[in-house]
Amino acid sequence: MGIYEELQARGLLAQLTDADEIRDLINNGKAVFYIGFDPTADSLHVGHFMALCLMKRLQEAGNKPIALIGGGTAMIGDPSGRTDMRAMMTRETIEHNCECFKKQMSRFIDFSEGRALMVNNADWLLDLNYVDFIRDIGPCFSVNNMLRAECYKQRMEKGLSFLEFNYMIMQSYDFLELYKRYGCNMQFGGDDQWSNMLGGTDLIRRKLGKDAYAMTITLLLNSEGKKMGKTQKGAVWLDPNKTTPFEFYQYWRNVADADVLKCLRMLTFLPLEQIDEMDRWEGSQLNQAKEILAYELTALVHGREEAEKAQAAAKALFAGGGSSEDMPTTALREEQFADGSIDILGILVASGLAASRSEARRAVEQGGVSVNGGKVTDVKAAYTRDAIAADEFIVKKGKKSFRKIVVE
RNA sequence: GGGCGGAUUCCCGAGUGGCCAAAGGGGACAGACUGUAAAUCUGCUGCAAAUUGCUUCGGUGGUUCGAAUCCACCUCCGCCCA
Repeated sequence: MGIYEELQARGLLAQLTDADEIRDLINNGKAVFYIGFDPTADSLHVGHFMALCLMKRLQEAGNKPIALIGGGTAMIGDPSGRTDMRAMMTRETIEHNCECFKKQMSRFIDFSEGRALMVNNADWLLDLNYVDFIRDIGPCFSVNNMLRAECYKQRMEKGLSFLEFNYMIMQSYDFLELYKRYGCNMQFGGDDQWSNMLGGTDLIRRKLGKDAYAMTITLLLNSEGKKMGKTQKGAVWLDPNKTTPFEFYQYWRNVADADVLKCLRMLTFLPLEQIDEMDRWEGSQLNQAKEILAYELTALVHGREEAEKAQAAAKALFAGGGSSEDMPTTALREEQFADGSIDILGILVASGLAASRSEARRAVEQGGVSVNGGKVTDVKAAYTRDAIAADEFIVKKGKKSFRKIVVE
């Protein structure tokens, strides 16, 4: 089974410009492909993770990946899949984010000895001369066609600025540039990137008369049709400082039944035979599959050791037993105690379990807060510094949020 | 450039002088039921020293005893015309 067949079996392939040609290229290690990542935040998230995994898979199959950091395109902002314009980012923010991206990517992809490249499109986009550029590239794009593109259609109602309208052209230019510089003959990306990617293959055909290919990977949607990897608080980040390994583990531990197998196939590197085996599991047995999913992904992103810890902490909390050593912990500072004690609302807020004292109060009033297993019913309940320091002190809000409290 | 319409809380969206911290829905959170799932039902959803006080309806000023609501100017957005 070639890499193409494997990707297909995992349900990763969405749209391809030329299936036969692409199969031939990637199965025989002839592809030089790129995936673009716009540094819109200071950490990669789950969507990027899928792309990086794809990169890794293809690299292992002998193809050469180019990770393109969009330091230039981020200056414009991709309107795809958005109903509103992105807030413009400053140059400084973008540069900072680029650095963060670079660090994280190096952990997934082997960039040694030219096995992969990392480039930044700021290097060729930022110094373009406007008139030269539109005279060179402008004639290759039909506004009529661009307006028909799916990524702009959604914006026709709410408005699309000329700045964002240019995004497709920038991305297309990237592809052309990479083709010329590195012989990059293929672009991969999320399915929402399809029209932008076609812009690139078209441009290469028009400017150079050469064929280049594009392929999109399926967006990871849950059974409700929403993008996965988002929580109420925002994205599930790969940076352990933004999403702790434990939170990361819990996110996958809690996916819906209907989504486990899909996630295992699309995100993990487990052999397909093993996943097919799990496909037969039903009911509460699926919980095991969820544990495997959570463990595997946490291990991929944060390493085996962190995955073990997260699993142990989860077991300690939900199944009893296990150690509380690796639970998320909040250390209270001296000044957070008034007269040597702190009330329950204060603890909830300090630990981040509640956003405000009002919210904390509500949680207590509704019977959702417990300390060391005992339900807290009194909003005014207070704990002395010594009591917290003396013994293990675990606060739980609701079923899944909890924190170990220690004194600094 | 001209004309018209719009901006309300996490989102959608009602509210056109006091009864407005602001209907309704979605989402989130909490409870029951469960398998750390889904579905369902209930509660709850600005902040706080909490039967009270404070801040919020794009921005800044103004009218008024009182403004999300009326007036002026400004910003942003949509539609139509150029």
